[in-house]
Formats: sequence, C-alpha cells, structure tokens
Amino acid sequence: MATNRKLRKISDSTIHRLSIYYRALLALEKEGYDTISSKELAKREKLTPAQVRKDLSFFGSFGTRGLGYPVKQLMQEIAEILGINRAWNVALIGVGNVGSALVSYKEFAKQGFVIRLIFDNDQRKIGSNHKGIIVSDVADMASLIPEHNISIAVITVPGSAAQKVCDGVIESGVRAILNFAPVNLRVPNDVFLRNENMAIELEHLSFSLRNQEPMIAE
Amino acid sequence: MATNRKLRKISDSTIHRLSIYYRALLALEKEGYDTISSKELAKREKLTPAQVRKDLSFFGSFGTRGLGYPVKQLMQEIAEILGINRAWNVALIGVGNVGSALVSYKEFAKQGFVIRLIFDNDQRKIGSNHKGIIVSDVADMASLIPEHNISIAVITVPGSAAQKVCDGVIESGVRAILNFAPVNLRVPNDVFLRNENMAIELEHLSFSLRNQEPMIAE
DNA sequence: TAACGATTGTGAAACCATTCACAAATATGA
DNA sequence: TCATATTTGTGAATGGTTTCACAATCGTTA
Repeated sequence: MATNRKLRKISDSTIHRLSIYYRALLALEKEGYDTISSKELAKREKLTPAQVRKDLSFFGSFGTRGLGYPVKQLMQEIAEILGINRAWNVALIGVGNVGSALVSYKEFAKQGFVIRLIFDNDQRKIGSNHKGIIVSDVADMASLIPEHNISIAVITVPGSAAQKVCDGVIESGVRAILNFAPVNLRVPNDVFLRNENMAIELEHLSFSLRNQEPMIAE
Repeated sequence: MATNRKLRKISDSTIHRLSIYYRALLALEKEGYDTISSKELAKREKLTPAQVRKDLSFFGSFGTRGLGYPVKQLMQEIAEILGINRAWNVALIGVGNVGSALVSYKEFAKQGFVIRLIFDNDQRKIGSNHKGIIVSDVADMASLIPEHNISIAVITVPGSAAQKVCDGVIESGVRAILNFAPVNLRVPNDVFLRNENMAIELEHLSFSLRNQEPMIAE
C-alpha cells in the first residue's frame, strides 16, 4: 500500500520521474523481470541510482536490500501514488486538429483517462459524433460537467478563446486542466494547471541548435 | 544584438521562461506598450521581477535603469537568443492522428518552423498529399533529409516504432528531435531531444488531484 | 548457521536555481 | 540644473534538488 507518510513537498521533477519509472516497469514486466535494482532502472532511464532510491523513499520503502524492487508490486505502488489505479472522467474542449487527434489517442484511455464529454462552439461541429461521443455546445458546460463527474478538462481551443474556456470549466467545478493552447492561462490557486506547448519545445531545440558550439567568447 | 557573453550553463528553466517572455512581449506590443519593467512583466506571468532580470542578464543588459525594457527590441533579442529569427526546416515522421494535427497546426510555421518533409511507412499513406506535401517512404529518409537541409525531426509514430525511427533520423544527420511517442528515446550526447508526452502531464494532474488534501499522516 | 556480496534507505555534502538587497544609472519634474 | 523617484544589473544569501557515502539489511551459498 502506498503509505501516507509525511508527503509534504514532493517536487515536480520527482513526480515526473515517477511517471518515467512506471513506464520503465511496464516494459520490464513484459520482459519478464521479477525484480529490478535502482542501478539497473537508473541505467535504463539515464538517471542515477541514488535518484531513483531517493524519489521512491519519499513515499515509502518498497525495495528489499540485497535484491532490489519487486517489479509488479512497485508498479502498483506508483500507480496508486500517481492516482492512475482508477479512472478519471475527462472533458475535451475544442475539436480542432489537436482535439480530434486526442479523441483517437489510445494511450489516453489505457491510462484510465476516459473522455466523457466533448465541447465546441462551432454549430457545424455540435451534434457530430467523435468516436462515439456527441459534441456538445460549450454553452452547456455548466450543467454537463458536474452531471458527468468530470475531474479533468483538456483545452484544445485556439489561444484567443482559451482563457474564456478556462474560466468556464473552473466555474463548472473542474480543478485540473491540461492546456494545449499556446497561452499562459490564469487560474486560482486551488486549480491544477499543466501546459503542453509544442512551440516552446521547438524553441528549446532551436536554442540548443543555435548554441551547439558552446559559444565561449570574451 | 544578442551578445556572445560567457553563456556557459544556461538552465532549462531559463530557456523555458525566455519563450514565455517572448509570448508576453508579443502581447504587450499589440497592446501598444513601448517599454515594460521587470516588475510588470513578472506580474503578468506570475514570476518575480528578480527572476526576469536575472534570466535576461545571462545574455546581456537590454534594459534602461529607471525605465524598463524596450518591448520591440527585447523581443528581437530573445528571438535571436532562441534562434527563432530564422526558419528551420522540419521533417515529420508518422502521419497518424497526432502527425496530421501537427501538419495543420498554424502556430508552427508562424514561429519559423517549416515542415518540409513528411514520412510514413504505410504504403496507403505514402504518396498522399498533406497540406501540399507529398508523404515519402521512411526508407528514403537517408537521402531526402540531407537533401532538404532538415534540422529538426518531429516523431509522431507509435511507441513501438519510435526508437527505430529515431535511430534513422540521427543516421540521416538530424541533431534535434521532438518526440511525441510515449517512450524514452536513447540518443547520443550530441543530439538534442525534447519530449512531448501528454500521458505524463495527465498523470501529474492525477497525482495533484489525489493529493489535494495535503495528506499529513503519521 | 555463518560469512559474503549485493542493494536499499537516508543523513550529509555538493551543487544549482531563485530571491534578496542595494549600488549604479536613468528618467522626470520643478 | 538639481533633487527625487524608478528600475536595472548583480554579488551574496537563501532555498531546493541531486549526488555521495555508508550503515543496515537481506539473499545466497557453503
């Protein structure tokens, strides 16, 4: 059981790596491993053994000295820590290119994130069927979102509309948002916001390429 | 001019924020601002004034004491630092749901990232036209990528195929990769890799929701 | 059952990023 | 032209994350 220890300030990086460990363990299980050492796990993910152990130690002690961590069990522990050992109802707002792609994205549902509602403000899209889900009018968010017990909203509308949509979903009671629009959304302190901004990632690559040669001057 | 100072170890966070500043400045310019203080800029992006100044100071001194930073000029400086004051040729590998969405994504080209080539291994897709670009066979990467002067590869193939595709584009001379496949790619040290993994972001949200109440036990 | 090798869990040390605080520089208004 | 208010740029202080290093523990083998 994922223990309730004093899990006060867990850093974003640690949570991020937990996701990475989880994927690694999935692969290890498939490959037939029963146990895995922090050393081996770290090597696979280009991390350090100490980091793996420290990350896990925030949540409990899951390993056996001299042996390592039990693959299956650790997977379950991490799933529980991350909250992915259950289903979350998701609403998708905006059925443009990105939105449509996400509806068909299988990894989504595999991890327990189930798209229950799809919204758009385009009359031509409202009522249409996307993978079995009828597109609703954004105007109906306030009633539909609580009704369907939605925990997470995924925003895939154009940047210009994003803040308004964001305010709307929060109004409807959503407290976790994944934003694909290329803008910085403003949310209250009790709302969790994550951004997926491919322009920023490309700019990072562009920076790296431009500064390839360490550029030591002066 | 973006100066060539001793820009040795710039942290990822700083580069990330540079992208954020750039977007903020775009908006400020539209709103008619000529200058902006670190205080104001920080307030808009929920950062601290000191952070803004420190970030910028790694690259030069662009402000005027008592006044602030000139909006237009600072934008250009950052564009130069990030390397987005020019065009980069991009190849897209994999025309599934995500790949198709990216081809139509306008922000892409706006920032100077121009998709020149599209690859797939599905015979039914090869030869088809996506927004004016004919889909090529992945088997032809080795010749086409150098020919078209591609700097960045965007990988949108299923996880199972991603590592092989990754090895292929590196073989063809690409040194910057944006990976959408939900796997940890292995690349040599001189290749820049960024990951866009929406499952991980969702898991982060899931973690936050699950631990909403600080969970102080023991 | 005892001895050995392996590996965890974790304080302490080292490292890195952020914030503080203030001198230096500039704009502005009298 | 001078005094005042503002804001930058940056060393120093702080706070946070990663790595180190080792005692504690366990499996294995003789």
